[in-house]
Amino acid sequence: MKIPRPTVKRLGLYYRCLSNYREDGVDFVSSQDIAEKLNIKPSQVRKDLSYFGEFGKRGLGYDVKKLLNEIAHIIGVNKEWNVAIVGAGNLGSALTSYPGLSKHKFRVVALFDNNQQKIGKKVSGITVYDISDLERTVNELKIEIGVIAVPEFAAQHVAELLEKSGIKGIVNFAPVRLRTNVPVEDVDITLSFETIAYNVVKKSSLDLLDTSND
Amino acid sequence: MKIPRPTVKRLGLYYRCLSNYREDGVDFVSSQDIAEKLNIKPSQVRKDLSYFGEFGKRGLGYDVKKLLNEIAHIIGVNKEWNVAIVGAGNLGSALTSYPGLSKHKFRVVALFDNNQQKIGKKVSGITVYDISDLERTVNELKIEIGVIAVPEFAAQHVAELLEKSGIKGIVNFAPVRLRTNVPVEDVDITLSFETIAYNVVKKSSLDLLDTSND
DNA sequence: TAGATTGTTAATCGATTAACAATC
DNA sequence: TAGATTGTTAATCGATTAACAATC
Repeated sequence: MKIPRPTVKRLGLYYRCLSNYREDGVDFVSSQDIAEKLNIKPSQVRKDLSYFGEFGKRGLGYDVKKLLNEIAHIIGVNKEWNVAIVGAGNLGSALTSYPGLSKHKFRVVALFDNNQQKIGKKVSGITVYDISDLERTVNELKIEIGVIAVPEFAAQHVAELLEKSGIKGIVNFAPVRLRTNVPVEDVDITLSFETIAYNVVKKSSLDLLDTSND
Repeated sequence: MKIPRPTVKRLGLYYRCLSNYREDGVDFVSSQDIAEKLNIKPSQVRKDLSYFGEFGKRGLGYDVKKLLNEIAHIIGVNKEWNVAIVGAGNLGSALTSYPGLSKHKFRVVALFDNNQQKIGKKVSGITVYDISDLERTVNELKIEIGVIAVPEFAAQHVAELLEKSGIKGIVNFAPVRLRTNVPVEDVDITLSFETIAYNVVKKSSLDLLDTSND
């Protein structure tokens, strides 16, 4: 079955939401509960889950631990993922010690760079390898996810190196649309700033109109 | 008129695409040209632009510089934006020197933290202020955009401080849905990793099916 | 059983795309 | 003028939501 893209994105949100419930010691939640936390409709939650199975109990809701486990399986965070970051600059270094990753089964096990000054050094306990060792290291350390944290002009080239090395998926922080045969997820920081700028401008022009109230 | 959310996101992509064309010395482009670079349909490009005006010449296409200027006005990057980053940890520090921001009219002018060890120090030339000085500094430095780069548990609190200080928009890197009255744009790094994990798992199960070819 | 909440269908809403007259 | 490409309409596609029978 074809799963809508927005549904996939929300799966991660459900996972996080349920993790919070579990930490709070909550045993059962309704689609209503989840929806309120996430600012969406309860029927959205039920529909999304229904693509993958029947996880709830009518009249009762969802068993938090059970559903958490189901979703972990669906999005693949029931196992650990080994991650390589290409680009040991500020962003790459920050990601290496980013708590949100280690907390959620993503282990950064290698950094890569082409700067001889950096190669062999450690960043937050992780070795910086020469980019030319990519293929060998990816195999040795069983790395499945690659992160692109290099400047724009190098991104496509790095993507191709990653693909050749046998990586299975890419998280791309460079502001370019990559051409690859492996799945890519873009984290477009500049675009987010531009979007917020647009919304700020729009809001202030609306606020001006508001006072005239027509 | 109500502009579709996806259109707003693409505006930033058009802006970037046209910047590249300008750098390459290209004077005119068609919706076809833009669409190819971005992997979308030409009619999508024309429809998106049509929400804001008639910027093209029939039979010729779009004047790169002129359209670039129009889009800059629409998304608000015709002027400089002063940005404050809350949280002088690894991520906050990395963003301070992120070239993608300074390049696109976003100037990080202040960092905030509550760690006395960090306050008063400089990170990439930017002073770290005490979070209790937020309101005063936002006014003095005319800061309009706030960035949340603090741990999850502190994010909602910081969002409220930012709002109270008079900030106009927030870019949020913490994995929480914020409740505010100002526009928020989420950059959800963990969610991107979860999405790529899902896609990798899905792809490898499809690949398995592929060989049997039924 | 009565009350609650699921899973699913069908209706609605919104975004994408094809098609084409307008026009450079 | 002939060729090309826009701006816009209408058709299509896809995602969200309301509604409700099923059932815990």
